[in-house]
Amino acid sequence: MPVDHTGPVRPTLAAVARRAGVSSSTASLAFNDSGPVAQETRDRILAAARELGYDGPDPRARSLRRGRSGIIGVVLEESLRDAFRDPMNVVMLDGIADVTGPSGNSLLLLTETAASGSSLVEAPVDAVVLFGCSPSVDSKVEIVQRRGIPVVAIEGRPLPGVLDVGLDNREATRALAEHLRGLGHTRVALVTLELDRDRRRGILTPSRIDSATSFTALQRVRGAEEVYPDIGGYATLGSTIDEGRIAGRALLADPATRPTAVIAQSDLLAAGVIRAAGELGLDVPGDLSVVGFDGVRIDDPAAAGLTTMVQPALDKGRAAGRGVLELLAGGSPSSVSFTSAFRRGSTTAPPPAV
Amino acid sequence: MPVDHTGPVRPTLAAVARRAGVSSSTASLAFNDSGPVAQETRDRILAAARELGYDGPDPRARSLRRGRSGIIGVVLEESLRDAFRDPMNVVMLDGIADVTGPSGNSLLLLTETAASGSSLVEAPVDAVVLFGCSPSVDSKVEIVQRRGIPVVAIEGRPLPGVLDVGLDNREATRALAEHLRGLGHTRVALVTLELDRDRRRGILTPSRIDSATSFTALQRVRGAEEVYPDIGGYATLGSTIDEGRIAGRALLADPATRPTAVIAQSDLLAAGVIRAAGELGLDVPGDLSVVGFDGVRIDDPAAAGLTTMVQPALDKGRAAGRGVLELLAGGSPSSVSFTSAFRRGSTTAPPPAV
DNA sequence: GTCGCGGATCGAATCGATTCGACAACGCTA
DNA sequence: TAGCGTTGTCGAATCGATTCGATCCGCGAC
Repeated sequence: MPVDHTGPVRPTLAAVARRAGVSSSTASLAFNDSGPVAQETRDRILAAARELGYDGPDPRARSLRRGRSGIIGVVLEESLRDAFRDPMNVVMLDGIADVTGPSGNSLLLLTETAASGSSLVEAPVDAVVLFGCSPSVDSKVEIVQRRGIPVVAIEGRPLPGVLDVGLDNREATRALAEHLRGLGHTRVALVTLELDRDRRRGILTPSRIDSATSFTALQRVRGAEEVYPDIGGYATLGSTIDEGRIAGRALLADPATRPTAVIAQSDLLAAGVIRAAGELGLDVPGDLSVVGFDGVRIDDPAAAGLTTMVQPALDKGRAAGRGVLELLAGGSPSSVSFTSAFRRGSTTAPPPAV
Repeated sequence: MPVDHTGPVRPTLAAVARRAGVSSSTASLAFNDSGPVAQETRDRILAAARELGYDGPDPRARSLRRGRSGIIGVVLEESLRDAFRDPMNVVMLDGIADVTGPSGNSLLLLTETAASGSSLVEAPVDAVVLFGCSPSVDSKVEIVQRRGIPVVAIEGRPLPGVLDVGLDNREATRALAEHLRGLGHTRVALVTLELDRDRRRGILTPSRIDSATSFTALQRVRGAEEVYPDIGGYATLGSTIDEGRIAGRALLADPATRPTAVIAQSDLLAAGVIRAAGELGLDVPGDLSVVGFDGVRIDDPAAAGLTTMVQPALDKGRAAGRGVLELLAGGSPSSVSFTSAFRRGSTTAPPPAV
């Protein structure tokens, strides 16, 4: 007989049933109140459970039998710290939880690092939501899909079989660019999100753009190019104020090549650019116009009145959540795409007189 | 024969074994590379798996058999949005992930709302980490513990059987108060975190304090009282800049009763108070000294040079993660307590001359 | 030549529930 | 009173793997 190291054995449903003098099938029915069970019997079973200290069926066994775990995986790109630094992600996550929470599902945080790469495959998830998917997930997605696990991607490259929750990134950026053109700007620079996994920071080159693997960032570049075909700029490593500041310093340092306007691909980046401008003694919008993207509330007065495209982050999250639920219910929802709204702030103005 | 609605059936380990001409036990060994398996056999099994499109064992079945799911539950107090608004939580979460990720565990987000209350009980978690536990979880914790699931609490009220990761909240606040006393302040007010679940915002009264159920907030109040026994103040609904601003407006509005210094229980609250002061035309630290708590980087220049107690948030998270792992390994780690470090910033000065 | 040992494999029990089909008891209608 | 639909309960199969003990085989040691 094996020695029990784990203290008193947790009672099982079978034990409860035995004590109540019923079969375990009946006990199961009582706990799930599915199927008809006489009130008296139910009471007896519940009493037996209380006496034995049984607190309901084991989730593991239940999920094996049912084929459902009640868990939805959320795949974030990076470390949690980076992911949560951007309010966008947090708000979208909240939107997902808004929808999936009440249905009794909870969210499992998965990151894309090598170590936990396996966890995406080994996690008992019923469905997966991808945040801005990068190429590295493609293969994993395939495996997950082959398992019959539904996949929803937020602003990912459209992939067969993946429900897409999209945004008018290209159009929206074009609108921003047109706003700047309308003001008279001709020397405009981009500050992009992370373009690829190679993780280099630096001046934006055509080849760099062509090799970009981040769908969202690329679409936003394309939108800007529709108005400013030869637009250059700076590629950052992600949506943070610090990255924006670094990019801003690089772009604004030399008065000779300095742009009169910057299109930042996120509000956080824009806030960073504005800081950099301030540090260099430049006035926004007097010397430099700056536009952002996202329309999130940033706790930084410098970015208070940012001209930006407001995207419905919460709704995007909710849509993703609804998509997951529909897919789990066996439906086949169609992809949705959201549109952003232009918000004129106080960070854009005509270029300075020469 | 039941009709299959789910398309091609996912192959099982048994199917793979059959195709490879081995028993399923051997196949299992091959996939877990536990036990001795001849190289040739292993290859044959893997080949069979590939042909059948088998991607490894089903996590649900595995976790039933093993009694482990590889999932650690993280219980946050509120909606995700609120929880992640405070950088402290994010950093601590990151610290946990730092430690638990490499061990192949992932984090399941659980909130305390009524709806998901059940999920804490129904989730297949191997362990649970509580963030600043409130009284409402006590009963749930009991159930979870009875299941033999280890519980780690970050700054919770010490509970039997719960591994505590604490902070010197009382001492640290006393240090801040002494700093203010040293500067000559006599009229000092508190701006507290959420004191209880009743969710009222308002002037701090002795009875309000006595009925507080938030352990951390209460300890910080006690620390301040050691220096200023009759200290009053304002109780907020949580650690946000907005709440701080509301509290600040309430405390600073009337010049007659205005304190010369405010002890805010978090940096976010402090930032809010500073904003409120600015809006009222008060100079910090000229007219008003403000101290915070946490020492997190806040993207708000107003709070840039905050005088505060810096707490090792990342280390706290890591300690919680390590605690979880040790408990899972059958060890019995002892509670840890971290200490905060005083950081003198530029938001404190002697009180204004009368 | 036999014994013993370690490597490779297999059979069968097990994890803890859910669920389908069968069945008994009961009240009701024709 | 025979037939029938309900209600309540049970037995047994099933979900898909892990793991313990047993078996078989080949090889080196004595």
